[in-house]
Amino acid sequence: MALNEAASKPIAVCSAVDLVAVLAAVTGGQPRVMTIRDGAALPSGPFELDDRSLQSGLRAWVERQTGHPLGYVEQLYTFADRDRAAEGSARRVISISYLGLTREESAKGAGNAGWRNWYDYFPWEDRRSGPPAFLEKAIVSRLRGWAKAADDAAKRRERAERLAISFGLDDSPWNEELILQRYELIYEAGLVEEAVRNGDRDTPAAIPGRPMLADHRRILATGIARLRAKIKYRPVVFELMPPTFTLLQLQRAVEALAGLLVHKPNFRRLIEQHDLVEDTGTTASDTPGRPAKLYRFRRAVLAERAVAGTKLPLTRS
Amino acid sequence: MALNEAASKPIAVCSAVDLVAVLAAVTGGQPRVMTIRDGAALPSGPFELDDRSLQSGLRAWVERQTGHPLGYVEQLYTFADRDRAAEGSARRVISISYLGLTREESAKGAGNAGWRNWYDYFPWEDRRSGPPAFLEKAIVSRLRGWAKAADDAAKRRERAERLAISFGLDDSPWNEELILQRYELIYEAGLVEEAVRNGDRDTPAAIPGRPMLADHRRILATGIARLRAKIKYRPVVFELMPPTFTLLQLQRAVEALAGLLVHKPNFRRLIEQHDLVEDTGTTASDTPGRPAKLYRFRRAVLAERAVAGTKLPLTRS
DNA sequence: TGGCATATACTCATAGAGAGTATAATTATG
DNA sequence: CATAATTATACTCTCTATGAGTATATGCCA
Repeated sequence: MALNEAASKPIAVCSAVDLVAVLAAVTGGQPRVMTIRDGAALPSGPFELDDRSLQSGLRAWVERQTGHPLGYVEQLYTFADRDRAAEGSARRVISISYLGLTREESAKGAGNAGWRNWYDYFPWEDRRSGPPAFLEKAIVSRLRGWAKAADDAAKRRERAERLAISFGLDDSPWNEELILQRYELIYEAGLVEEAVRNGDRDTPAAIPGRPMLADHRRILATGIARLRAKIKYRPVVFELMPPTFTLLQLQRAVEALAGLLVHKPNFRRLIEQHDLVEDTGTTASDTPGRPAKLYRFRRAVLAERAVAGTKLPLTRS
Repeated sequence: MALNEAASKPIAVCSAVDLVAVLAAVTGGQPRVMTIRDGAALPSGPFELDDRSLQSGLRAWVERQTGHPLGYVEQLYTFADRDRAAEGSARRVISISYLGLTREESAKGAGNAGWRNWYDYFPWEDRRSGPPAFLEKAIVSRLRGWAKAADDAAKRRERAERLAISFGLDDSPWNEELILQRYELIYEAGLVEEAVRNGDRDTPAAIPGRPMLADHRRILATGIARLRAKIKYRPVVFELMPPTFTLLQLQRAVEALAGLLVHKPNFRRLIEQHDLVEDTGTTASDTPGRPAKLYRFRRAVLAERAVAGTKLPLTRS
């Protein structure tokens, strides 16, 4: 790495650049992600020089694939660590990843492309019916062992602390946004197949959760983390909803993304007091129980409230 | 862009990859950014294949340059739009940008590298003494003209709305985080030298604010925006502070970053009730007025509160 | 000694979030 | 047909955080 002032024009060092998409949807109260290769990889491909921009190319591709406009795209992260490169490749690949939100509906999933429940890859992240039964035995206890196995005391303490914070042990609360930290911990401890295949150690029994090729599962974790954070301060859930929906459907979508249950009365109050939706006048008929009003997203809020608000105690005038 | 499932190993399409750093500090109540080429560019250089990771290389480089550990590094964005490429180059360059926080102190700024007040590049972003005098005449009125000059009515409305939101006109409040949107607007309107040089139109008098080479000013705006957002929910200001400081110095640093004044009593209450600092027992002597207590950052908060909190109305148990 | 400048400590009102309860309108079931 | 089950919707109560402003302490300097 140079970063020196002499060379402003980059020397012709050349890297392969790969685009990777985390494409999310919610269907039937379950979070879904678009995959290829029978669920073993995220959609990806080489970055070609004739695209106008990274985003526009991704958008076009997704719209072709799903037959549906891609409501929201944002760049996630650019990965280039050599120690996480695709299996055995000497060459370094730079992966620029994107998060896209859409609806599953008309998914024409050509070939073996298709939507998967993303908790297939991270079963421990779904706590809608409480912490999964296998969590303590299959994951936490083994991570505790890994933490204790560190060389020196300082490292042991550090690992134990990371473990407690990531998984909400001791007094820490569970924080659904820390999905990437949890995955990294499990990876470092050598408990996922990806780490094993990369030769970090002999094969211990991998923990529950489907692996992916290369570092795609890490990229997926990054995307889920971003989405879980974003639903809290930006009205992005609506990109995943059908044109009209009931408040319970909306709540179920949020719960699917967060992997947690929310308090119904307070959730409704939140939605209403922020004026995020408007009544359509119709009611849903095919649901059990009392029929619910159908709402639609008030798209005007996107313009009105360009971004959340301040947390700084500003002065007037 | 392919993203197709057949090609998972990227074809050997090759791009030049460039690293760019937005390195920030606060000195004497002013926000500073590390530059090279007499302030015309951000530190940058080709990405070399032997770095262990992008971040580690950046970190090493900065520590060599400033003689100071780099407290905080995060990836900003990866730029690759062809229409913003370096002047006249046919070749596409991918720029991976990073935000780093440090202290200016022992800046050994070799050669013509050095720290600059970042408001040299964005004078309209400093509102600590109110909106700058030139804002209305040199910027806003010209942007209004640009908005009115659009082809069709829809586009005119859209431009007027973007203008109002970005610059806090009409009823919108000023939002200091929208620095990138403001720069993009000015750029699109052809009012910055960078846009002029790229040949968008004949040279109108550029507005106040120093230009930079290529798209470095855009990258700087991205960095400032990220920092302005982050100080609100993460204790990152402290990376910019000396080991001990008074609460007023801390406040001045926040104000320098945000370009806005904060309410002193409430600011202190915020810091105290979040337990962000601890008393050192000493007081500052060289300041005017009543001597203030010196505090230090309670680094433990980094571990305790890994991340802010929830905005979702969760259910118990 | 009397400003002047800063530090530090309170007060008061209000908005928002957490938690829980009560009632209404359907369909399914015995 | 009555009743249970299920979902919808409307309130209540409490507490904390935030916005805004005021009052008092402690130094230096002319």
